[in-house]
Amino acid sequence: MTERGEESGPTLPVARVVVDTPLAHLDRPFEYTVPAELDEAARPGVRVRVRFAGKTVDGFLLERTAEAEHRGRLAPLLKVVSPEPVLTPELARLCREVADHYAGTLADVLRLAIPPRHATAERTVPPAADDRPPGVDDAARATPVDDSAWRAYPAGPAFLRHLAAGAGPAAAWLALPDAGSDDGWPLALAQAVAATRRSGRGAVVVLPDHRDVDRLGAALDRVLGPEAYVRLTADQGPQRRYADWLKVLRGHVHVAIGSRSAAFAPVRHPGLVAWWDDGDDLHQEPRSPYPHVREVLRRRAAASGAGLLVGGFTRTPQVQHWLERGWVREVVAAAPTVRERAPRVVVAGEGAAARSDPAAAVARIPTLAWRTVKDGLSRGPVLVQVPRRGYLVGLSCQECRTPVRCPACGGPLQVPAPGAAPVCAWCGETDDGRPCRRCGAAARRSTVVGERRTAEEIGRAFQGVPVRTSRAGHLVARVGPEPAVVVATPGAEPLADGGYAAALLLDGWALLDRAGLDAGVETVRRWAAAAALTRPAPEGGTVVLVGVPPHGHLRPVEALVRWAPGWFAAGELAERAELRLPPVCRTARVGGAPELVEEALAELELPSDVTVLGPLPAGSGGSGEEVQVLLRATDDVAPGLVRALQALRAARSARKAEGVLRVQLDPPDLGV
DNA sequence: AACCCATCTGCG
DNA sequence: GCAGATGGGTTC
Repeated sequence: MTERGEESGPTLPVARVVVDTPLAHLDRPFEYTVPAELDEAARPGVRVRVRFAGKTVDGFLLERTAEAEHRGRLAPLLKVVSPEPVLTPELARLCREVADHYAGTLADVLRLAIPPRHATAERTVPPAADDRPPGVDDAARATPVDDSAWRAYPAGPAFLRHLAAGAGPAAAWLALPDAGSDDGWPLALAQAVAATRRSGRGAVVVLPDHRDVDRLGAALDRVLGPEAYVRLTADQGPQRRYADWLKVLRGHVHVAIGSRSAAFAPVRHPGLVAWWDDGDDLHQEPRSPYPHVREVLRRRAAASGAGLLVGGFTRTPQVQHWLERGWVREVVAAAPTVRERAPRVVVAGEGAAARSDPAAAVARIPTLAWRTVKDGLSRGPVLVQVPRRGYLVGLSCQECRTPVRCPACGGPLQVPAPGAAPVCAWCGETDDGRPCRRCGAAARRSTVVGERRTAEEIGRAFQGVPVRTSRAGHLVARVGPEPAVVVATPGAEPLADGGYAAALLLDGWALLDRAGLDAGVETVRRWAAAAALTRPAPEGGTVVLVGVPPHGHLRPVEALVRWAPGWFAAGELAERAELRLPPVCRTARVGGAPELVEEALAELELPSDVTVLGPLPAGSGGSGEEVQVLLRATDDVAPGLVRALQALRAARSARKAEGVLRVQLDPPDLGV
C-alpha cells in the first residue's frame, strides 16, 4: 500500500504505447489509461501488456501524457511486465527513423533492437547507475591519449584527440594491411574507443562476424581491461545476452561491441559509433525492414553528436559517396607507408609467354605462382584463396573483363540458363551486342570456373608440407608460423602468426564475372582481405593473382596491385553516378507472386521521376513463381518513393490483403 | 474478438 | 418513420 497524501507531482493519467502488431497501418502509438496501482511502475520505456483488438498483446510505453488525443474510450494498461525502461527515448527515436528510412514499421525495428527479456538476468545485474553526464576531467586531460596504432595515418592522432575532447569527428578510415597482427586494426579501434572514454562518453563498435568481435575484444582487454566493455553477439545464450545488454542500459558498462544488432546497444552518451568492413554483407540485417548497420549508426551519430568511424582495408561506394559529400573525412596512410606495409602484388600470366598463349594463363597455375609458393614455404605459411563455385553466370568483355551493362537501364547482363541469350537482370532487355564500353572489343564471355582441384594440386605438389583447409562451417581461426599450405574460401582465411609469407588468389574471374552490381567491389574486398594477412613487401610478402585477364587494365586488379582502395572506390562511384545507380540514387525491390507485384505497381503512387524496372522473374531465393520489380529514385524524390511504399504496406495490411509482398529498400545485391 | 457506425429492412 | 438487423471497418 502506498501512503496517501504523500506529495507527488501531477500524475499523468494517459500512457502512449507502441503495440507489438505486425499490421503496418497500425504503426502509431495507442493511448491507454493508467490504473492507480500501475501509476508508479508505468514509466516511459517499460514493457507493458495491453488489450488490443480483442487480444492481449505486448507493447512498450512510450510516454505519459496529461490528456488523450484519442476521442473515445481508452482501455486500461493490463500490466507492467517489468519496471525496466528498455525503450529509452533515444532508442525510440532511432528505431522510428530507421523504420521510416526503410519503409518499415517501428515494431519490426524494435524487435531487432531490443533483446527478449530474461527475468533472471534482470535480477542478477545491479540496479541502474546514476547518470553521469560526460565531461573531460583533469586527470584525463593530463595524460596523453595512446594513439600508437594511428600514427601511420597523418589524420589519425587528430581524430583521436577530437574524440577525447568530446567532439564528434567523422572518418572513413582505410586501414593498412597488418598481416593479421594484434597490433593492427583491432588495436586501432580499441585505441579510438579508449580515446572516446576519456571524454566520459561511451562507444559502440560493430564487426561483421564473431571472429572479428573476438579480435577487437582481445585488443580492448589490453587497452581498457575486460570489465570495460561487453560483447553482444547472437551466439550468446538469451540470459547472458540480456544481462550484458542490461549492463549497458543501466550504465555499468559504456562500451558495447558486437555483430550487427549491437548497433542499437543502448550505450549512454555515445561518443563514438564505429564499424569495420562496411562491404561485408553481414552488416545487412536479413529480417524486415532489412536495415544496414551503416544507416543505423549514421543516424545515431547524427542524433547524439557522437563521432563516426567506418574502417576497412577497402572502401565501399556508399562510404565514398559520404566522403565526396563531405559527411566524413578521410583517414588514410601516405603512399610511402602503404608501400612499406602492403605485400607485393603480382599478376600471374602477365609475362610474354602468357600473352602469346592466353590458355596458359588460364588452364594451369603459371610458373610464377609455383615459384612464389615454393619460395614462400621456405619462410612460413602460404595462403591459397579459392572462390566457391555456384555463382550466377555473368557476362563480361572477352578482352578486358569489364562487365557488360544493359543499354537501357545500366543493369547487369547475365545468362539465365545454359545456352540462353543474355538478358538484363533488372529490366529484361536482351543484349544488343554493342562493343565493350571500355576497350571497344566486340566479343563477350561468360564463365563459371571450376576451382577446388587446383588447390589440391598445390598440396600434392609440395610433398611433406602440411595442407590445412578452412571454409565456412569448417573454420580454422589461426595457424602457426611454420610452413604450411592453407587453403581457404573468401572470408574464412585463418590468421597466420607473423603473417603469411605468400598468398595465391586463384580463379579471379570466378569472382569478377559474378553477376550483380557489387561484383567488382566484392572482388577487391575479398582479395584485399587475404592480401592484408600477408607479410609486407619489405619482409618478402608476395601475393599472386591467378586467373585474371592476362592483359588489359581491369580496375579491381589494378586496385590490388597498386594497393589503391580509395582510388578504386572513387572510380566505382563515378561510374555509378554516370549510370544513375546506387548509392547515388536509392532503389527498392518489390517482390512476390506475379499478380501481387502487378497489383502493387498499379496501386503505388510514385513520384514522377521514379524509374520502374521490370517486373522480372526473381533470380534467387524465391520459389520459382516469384517476380520482382526494381524502383529507382534520385535522392530528391527518394523520400516520396519511401512514403509511397510505406503507404502501400499500410493499405495492404488495412484491407487484410492476401499473400506476401516483400518490400526492400537499398537491396544489397541488385541484379541477383 | 469486440466495438462502432452506416446503411438496410420490414413492419406500422 | 423507425427499431432492429446487417455489414464493413477499426482496433486507444
